[in-house]
Amino acid sequence: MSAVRTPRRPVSATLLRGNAAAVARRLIGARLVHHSPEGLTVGRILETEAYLSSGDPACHAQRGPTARNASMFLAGGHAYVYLIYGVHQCFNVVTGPAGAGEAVLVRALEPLEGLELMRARRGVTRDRDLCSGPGKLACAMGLGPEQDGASLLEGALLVCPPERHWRRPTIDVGPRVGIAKAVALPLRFRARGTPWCS
DNA sequence: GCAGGGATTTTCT
DNA sequence: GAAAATCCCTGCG
Repeated sequence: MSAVRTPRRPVSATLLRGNAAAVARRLIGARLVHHSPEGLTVGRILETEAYLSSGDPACHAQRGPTARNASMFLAGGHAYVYLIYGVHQCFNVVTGPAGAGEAVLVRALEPLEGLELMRARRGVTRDRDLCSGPGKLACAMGLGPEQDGASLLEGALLVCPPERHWRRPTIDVGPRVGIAKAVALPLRFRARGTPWCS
């Protein structure tokens, strides 16, 4: 095993800004880095879902800003973290532009660094269960209300490019999960052939 | 291994 | 009052 190097440089702002479906596809392979007070955790994004600002009744922004979804209307490159079912946190990458209300839900990560901290936060036995779902990865990465509205291009929480040697997998496209409206839209993106997805 | 239900906040009807 | 971008535990095969 070669030593793991913690990524330091975030992706360019343009990668996180634009049509949410395009950003959702581009995010596959990128690394999510969180320097929390408890320690460092890093995970590779392997599954995403796009939520569009128009023509998408499943999108939280569809009915305008509220106290909960306010950060979804920030410019691309910010985090939108919200509580679902009164229990779990869901982490999104806002894709902007400011005022649009468009974002990408991150659904699964491959744990790369800080696995001991992730296990402690999650309390599970199998590493496959650490980040294989939106609520799971938010817990493992220590993401909550404090990260809602935070920049992903500077600070403690960063989206960084894949390693140069990382080989891009085939990306499967399909319907989104857990929604009742606009179920058929092909806005879910998944890396093929990994054990880390939901 | 799989189906069923509970937890608990925000929002809308 | 009910559903929601979910997860986990229980009971049963």
